[in-house]
Amino acid sequence: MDPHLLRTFVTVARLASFSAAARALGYTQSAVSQHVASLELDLGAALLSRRPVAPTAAGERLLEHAGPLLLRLEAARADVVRMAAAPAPGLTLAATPTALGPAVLAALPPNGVTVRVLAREEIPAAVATGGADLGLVAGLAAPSDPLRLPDVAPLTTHGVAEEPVGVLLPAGHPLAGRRGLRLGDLADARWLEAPDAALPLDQLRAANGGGAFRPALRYEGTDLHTLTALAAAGHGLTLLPRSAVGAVPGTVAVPLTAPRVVHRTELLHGGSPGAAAGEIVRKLVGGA
Amino acid sequence: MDPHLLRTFVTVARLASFSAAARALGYTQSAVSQHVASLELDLGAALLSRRPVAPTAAGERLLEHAGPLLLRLEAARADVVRMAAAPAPGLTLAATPTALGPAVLAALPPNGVTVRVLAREEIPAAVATGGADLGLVAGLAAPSDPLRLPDVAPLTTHGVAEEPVGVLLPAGHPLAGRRGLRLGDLADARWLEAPDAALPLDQLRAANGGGAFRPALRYEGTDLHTLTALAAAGHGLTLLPRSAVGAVPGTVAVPLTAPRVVHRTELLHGGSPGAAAGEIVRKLVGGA
DNA sequence: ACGATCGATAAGCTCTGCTGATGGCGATGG
DNA sequence: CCATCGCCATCAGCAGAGCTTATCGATCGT
Repeated sequence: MDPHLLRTFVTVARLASFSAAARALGYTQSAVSQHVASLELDLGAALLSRRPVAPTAAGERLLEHAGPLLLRLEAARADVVRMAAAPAPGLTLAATPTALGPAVLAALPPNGVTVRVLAREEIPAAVATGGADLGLVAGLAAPSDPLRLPDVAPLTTHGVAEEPVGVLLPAGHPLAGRRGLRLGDLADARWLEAPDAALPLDQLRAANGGGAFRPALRYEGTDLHTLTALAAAGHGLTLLPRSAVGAVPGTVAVPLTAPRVVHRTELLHGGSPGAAAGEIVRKLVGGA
Repeated sequence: MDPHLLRTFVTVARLASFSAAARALGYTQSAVSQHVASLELDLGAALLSRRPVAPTAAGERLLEHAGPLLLRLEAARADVVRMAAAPAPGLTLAATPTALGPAVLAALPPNGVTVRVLAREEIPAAVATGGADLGLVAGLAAPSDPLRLPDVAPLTTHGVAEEPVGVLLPAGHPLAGRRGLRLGDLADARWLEAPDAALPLDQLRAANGGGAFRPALRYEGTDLHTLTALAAAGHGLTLLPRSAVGAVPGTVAVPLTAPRVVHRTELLHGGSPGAAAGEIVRKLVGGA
């Protein structure tokens, strides 16, 4: 189970071709063929069906393992190398769009910071591999409960903010006049599916304990402004933290009253944040 | 970052000796020395201080990564190999002691089952590496909340049982007459620290939001009978599911009224449970 | 002060793991 | 229906990775 073999295996599976994988990895086709053969011999099972090239059941299973495994390996490597190398000058922060609330923005130093907006699942990977010094992930959770994050490496997490959530409705919506809304009442409404910008709909289903939450329009960007514009235009509802739905023209934000969930933001960092990163951690987390 | 090198590195660090690690791994001392040197060259940092042999800061960090990494690798390997190999006849179940509640016991087939009681953290590893077909982990959680388990591999979890928890008190205890108890009122009592048999005390601290929960006696076994005997003898309190504290002579079980937590049992299994395992999963999980 | 032990280093050998060439097989097109 | 092309498997050959044996300097205990 040499990681090299694993890497060529996943490349072959992804490209569905031995030759293409060889080109991509800088090997000859022969070497790739031997890699896969050696893996199959080692595991005692066929991993790929040839002609056309497609993973077998065992191969599919190995693929599920291989991704996280290689990611963790890279993370471990990057983490240790980073300790030894000279600390890079700037400070990079990876965050989901709604994680950049007022509390976070106030804690940032005046200069030298790079902010990188990424999809939810990419944040732990970025922090673990050193692509970012700090990560900020937002999600829906019961009050004071931690978020569930994939653990690619031993990272430290701290809750930094909890905000009530509101439903963003176009101004003319029948429910726009309400004082509060229950999530269950909205299960059959049309929703915006914006997994990288807002909260993914399956988090809503989980919080509500089921429900349809039909996606009416899928938005794959990370831009909140576009998302609110889509909501204003009536393409669907979306759930956002209160601080983000303050004054969006053409919309009304109605607080969510049930279930009792909050928009929780968590800060994550590796074992030894640099000086600048440590400063921010202290500011955001407080005395903890 | 060859896993072999990683393995020798952790062995050297564990044994604090190059020569001893060489003996343990079946290499010569020279080979071990070269392994470590090659790792250090690759990562560009000293990992071990020699004479005496102890990990450096970077080495400590690498050690944190190495354990889960090697475990995951072994899990991946075992998982794929298992798919190909002939299914073993029996069925092995790994469980924490309190996870074997009445609901679980009723679902077991009459014969061919091996039950193995393990510490909490070992269960996911056992299931992932094929040491067990199914795992049962019990822990404290808010009602209907999932437990937090370490993810060594892509495993599937299902909640199978939730029970109220009770505090086990010796018969003569001042609080033994109460109808219910609040966890906060017991923070300063003497507790049994039995991480492998009952719930670890830090879970109590987490559930209570702090508190001392001083360990008076530490019990490292997994035997519930011994644990209840210790509790009866007044060596400390312990928290157990109601079904486990029914009629322990010399003790009184008082329900816990606050915070609202339950003793939750979760079933976990790999991607493709065998026929017998699948049967149990269906019985325990129901229609889900 | 001396012997024992430990880790680093050098030299040599073996076998892994790569390349380049060739062959079988299936798909495509005239 | 056959020629051609592209794909993957296999073979032979070679460079180097990786192990062992041998030896040295340093450290510790007696």
